Amino acid sequence: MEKSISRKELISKFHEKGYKVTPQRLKICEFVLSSKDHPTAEEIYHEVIKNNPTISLATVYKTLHLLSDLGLVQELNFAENRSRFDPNISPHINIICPKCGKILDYESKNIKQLWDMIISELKIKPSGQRMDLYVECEKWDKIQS
Amino acid sequence: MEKSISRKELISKFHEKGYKVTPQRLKICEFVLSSKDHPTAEEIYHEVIKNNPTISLATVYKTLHLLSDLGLVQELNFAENRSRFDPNISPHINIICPKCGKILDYESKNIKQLWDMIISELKIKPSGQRMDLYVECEKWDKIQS
DNA sequence: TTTCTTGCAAACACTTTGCATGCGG
DNA sequence: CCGCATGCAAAGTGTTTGCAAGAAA
Repeated sequence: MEKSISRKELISKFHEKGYKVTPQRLKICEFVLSSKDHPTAEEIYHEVIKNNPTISLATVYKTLHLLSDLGLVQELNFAENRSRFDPNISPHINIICPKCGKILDYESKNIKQLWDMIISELKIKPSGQRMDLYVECEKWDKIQS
Repeated sequence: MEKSISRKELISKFHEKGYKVTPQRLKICEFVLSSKDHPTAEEIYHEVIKNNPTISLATVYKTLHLLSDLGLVQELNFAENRSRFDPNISPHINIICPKCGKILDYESKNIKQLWDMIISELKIKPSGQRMDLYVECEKWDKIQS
């Protein structure tokens, strides 16, 4: 839905915060930020190691925290007890299957508008947000996305 | 906000699902279901063991999953990577401090309205929901609750 | 009496950390 | 050349599991 950040922008974000630009970081960021999914650290690791056999899981974790710190991904935790990383940081709904754990991003004008209304009701601008809905994935085809 | 379930109702819910009624389960449920907080398993354990020195952490975990299964609590996972258990299962917002992790429940008419809109838009009634807003707790006093 | 539950300790899974080596600026 | 980043393995943390003993139905 939203264009992911360019490499140039990413690098200048790194510089702003005094982070060094390394090939490992670039590879990991590139993969996560362009993901349409909500990958786990392990999944990211297995993906990036294919073309970069020298990347370690520890570096993946460190880079993900860095991206979190930069506000470029959101760390989402579910009952499965491991973190997933979502590059979609705009207000949206995660539709989650309570049986298999699959996640679908859902966006809608109406919901966004009402959500904004709630936020203005609070008189504070939050630094982030999260909305989850539990719907069995067998019923997902009824949803018009 | 909402009255918590009575002991009698709890016991009949147990019977419905074929779960046995034990003193450990009753103590744990009683504490969790009347909690105004979002306690972790450990916190629940330390609380119930005060009056019931024979309860184990494993039983706390098993009972919490049982309550989850009965739909009486919601398991909430945050970046801290441990589960919290929320007896408030009606649609509400968890206002979370990104610094200290404190959580405040927030309910409002608009939220109920948002909920109704989501259902009509999706054409499906979700089995559960979760809404989080990240707001530093220093600003919480501006929220009218 | 049968079946489920308990408590313990060990096993697990994910994440973080300490440290020597290596690389970016 | 300085200081941060990397990779490895070990440590850490929260949660789950296997099993013998015990309690509920």
